[in-house]
Amino acid sequence: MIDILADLNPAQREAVEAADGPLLVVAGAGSGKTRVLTTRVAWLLQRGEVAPHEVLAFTFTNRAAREMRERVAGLVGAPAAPRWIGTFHATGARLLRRDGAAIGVASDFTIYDTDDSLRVVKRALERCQFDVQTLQPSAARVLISRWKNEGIAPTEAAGRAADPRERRVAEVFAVYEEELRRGNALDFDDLILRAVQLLAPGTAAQQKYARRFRHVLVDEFQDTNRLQMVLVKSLAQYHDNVFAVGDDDQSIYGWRGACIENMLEFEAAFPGARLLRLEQNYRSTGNILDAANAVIAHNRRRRGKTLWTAGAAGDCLTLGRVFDEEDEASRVVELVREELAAGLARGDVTVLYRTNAQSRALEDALRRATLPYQIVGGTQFYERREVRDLLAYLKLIANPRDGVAAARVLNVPRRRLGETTAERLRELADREGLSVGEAAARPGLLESALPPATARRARDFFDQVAAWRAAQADTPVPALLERIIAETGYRDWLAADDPTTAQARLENVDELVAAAHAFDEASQGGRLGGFLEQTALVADADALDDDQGVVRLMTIHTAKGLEFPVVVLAGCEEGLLPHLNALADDGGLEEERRLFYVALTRARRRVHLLCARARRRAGQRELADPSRFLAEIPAALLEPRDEALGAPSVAGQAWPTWREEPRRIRETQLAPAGAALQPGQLVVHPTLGRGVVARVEGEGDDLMVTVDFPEHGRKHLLARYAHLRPSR
DNA sequence: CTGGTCCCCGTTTTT
DNA sequence: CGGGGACCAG
Repeated sequence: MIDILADLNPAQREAVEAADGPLLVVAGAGSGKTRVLTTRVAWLLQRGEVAPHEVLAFTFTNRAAREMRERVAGLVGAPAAPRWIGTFHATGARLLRRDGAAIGVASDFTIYDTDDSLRVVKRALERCQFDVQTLQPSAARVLISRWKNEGIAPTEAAGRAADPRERRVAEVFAVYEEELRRGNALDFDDLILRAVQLLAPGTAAQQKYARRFRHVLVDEFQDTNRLQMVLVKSLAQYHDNVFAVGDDDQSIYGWRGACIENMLEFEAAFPGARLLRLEQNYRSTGNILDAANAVIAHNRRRRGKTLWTAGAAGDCLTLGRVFDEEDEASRVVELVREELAAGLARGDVTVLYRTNAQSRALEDALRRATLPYQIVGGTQFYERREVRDLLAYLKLIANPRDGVAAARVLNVPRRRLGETTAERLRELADREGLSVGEAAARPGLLESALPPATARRARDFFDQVAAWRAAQADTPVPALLERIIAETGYRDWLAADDPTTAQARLENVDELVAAAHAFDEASQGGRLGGFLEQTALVADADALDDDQGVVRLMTIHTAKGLEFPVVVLAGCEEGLLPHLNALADDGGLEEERRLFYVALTRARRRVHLLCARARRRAGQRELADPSRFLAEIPAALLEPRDEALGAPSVAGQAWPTWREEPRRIRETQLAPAGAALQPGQLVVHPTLGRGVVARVEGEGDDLMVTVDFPEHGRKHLLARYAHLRPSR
């Protein structure tokens, strides 16, 4: 038997060997959190007092679940590894498939993702006859989701509504729930909410599972929400063995309902709970840690801890100020080349950013430089139209009541069953209190509601689906998928529909077929339901290529839990990081700061920070100030050092001068938004050309400049938008 | 019912 | 700049 405790430090060891009872491990970034968690599981099993099926572990992503499963298997052997390791959503789905009948959830329910759910909201809005213009479907969906996460039922929602708009959403909520029920579907929130209902105190299911799971472990505890906490409590009700690991400084999912109080008030939730801290960091250099510590110290709502390392201080963090996002992208290419020259591999460099939209400029530059790269996450594979179409066919086969799937493929490929027909079918179904699929299955019903020729086409469609359904039991998933593609002529349709995108879309179809084959092999002939479950709950971030050969690009959110030798953090600007939309409340700012902290602490050896003076947003070029977080990094840790950042400069003040020799900046340098502008000054405007400043009025954002252009006459320009540069 | 055009929208992060 | 929806003509 291997000594699983051999390489642990005292704090880690204490956590692993902790006695029964609730325990919160506050584990800083890079402190060996995953290691502690996996070793704890192995230790429990190795002592022989706990059987594999008595252990339940929650992770944040499927990737983390897989990793944990593999690592535990490595320690105790595959047969002895627990099977109940998964995300909250996957575990909720699993519990509901098994025992959902007790609360009226059929075992073959469909999972609606955010997009499906939005379609149902739109439909509900229509049924309530609310104007989509005044009540945005997406806003309604967010509110409904929030209510569900607070455990508020549709009947209670009206009472909770803060204004008339919310009262209308409450009405939509009720219809939405009815649509889900009729479609035999659960949305993401339901996977937790219904599991909580299933395991309510005193129920048979709670007796069963809370007794069985003698140990409940939770990873990334700082990002659990209220409902997930309730689920954990239900499951731990009997044995009271909750082993939670998290880092309040890395809580970055508040917008999704993550409740940092779960962590800050752990002892109140679990009386008698113990608390342990892991503060020794094994990942990053001293300088990176010092920078991260200094930044995060500005947050108020935290438990407080300080990471340290026994390792070397390492290199300074670098800061590059660039002209715009294109310049930034070229600088990223240069940085990659420099790292390659320093002996690192392409796969050692990861570029992080705040928003997915930032990836475009970076991709363009990397492609031009012929540097292979991979986007992790982003527009996800399973969100592509063609993939969703084909999955909708499979979903409709697995669950005839799935209304979203039926609506999606009714006329894809085109079979002359357009919106009018779809609407008639929905009306018919509503009248009968059935789903569209059920209504179509009733003899003669289609024919009663549609013109004869249309009814015939609709009948053909539903017959075709029924035939696939009949074949499903003894057709492997990949064969079924191929059959659908062939019999619908899907590939031809794709090619004809839009030749410019055909190739990429066909490749996606192939990739989906490949995924079906992979599933078939991995599950040894698994059922359709299993494949759909996987596609519904597996995110692209889970499919992080272990291929070390390419530069990787991802959002900071996606990077959570990962580590890389070199991190390039792009877009360190006010308005972007911290993001403008997050600044409304100060909790938002703290979460943005945690994002910055997460980004820094992903790096093992080096961090390169980039910030642009101007950035295109919604097609408009806008000036940007350096992120305030940059100024929170001690200057001694930054290279170059004389780039005094101070407080973000206000438009109208001089831009700081930079030692760094700008490459394109010199030619295209923005006018110091005002400072250098004075009557008589020669300036150049991007489109108006050369001119002479006649007058300067106002200040800050309102700084107005009057310029005489020889060819265009006198113009009044707002300095912050005019992009004037001084001319010699 | 389809295919085209136009316009408007908004662009944070994801299980 | 980009996609998605609304609107209109065949």
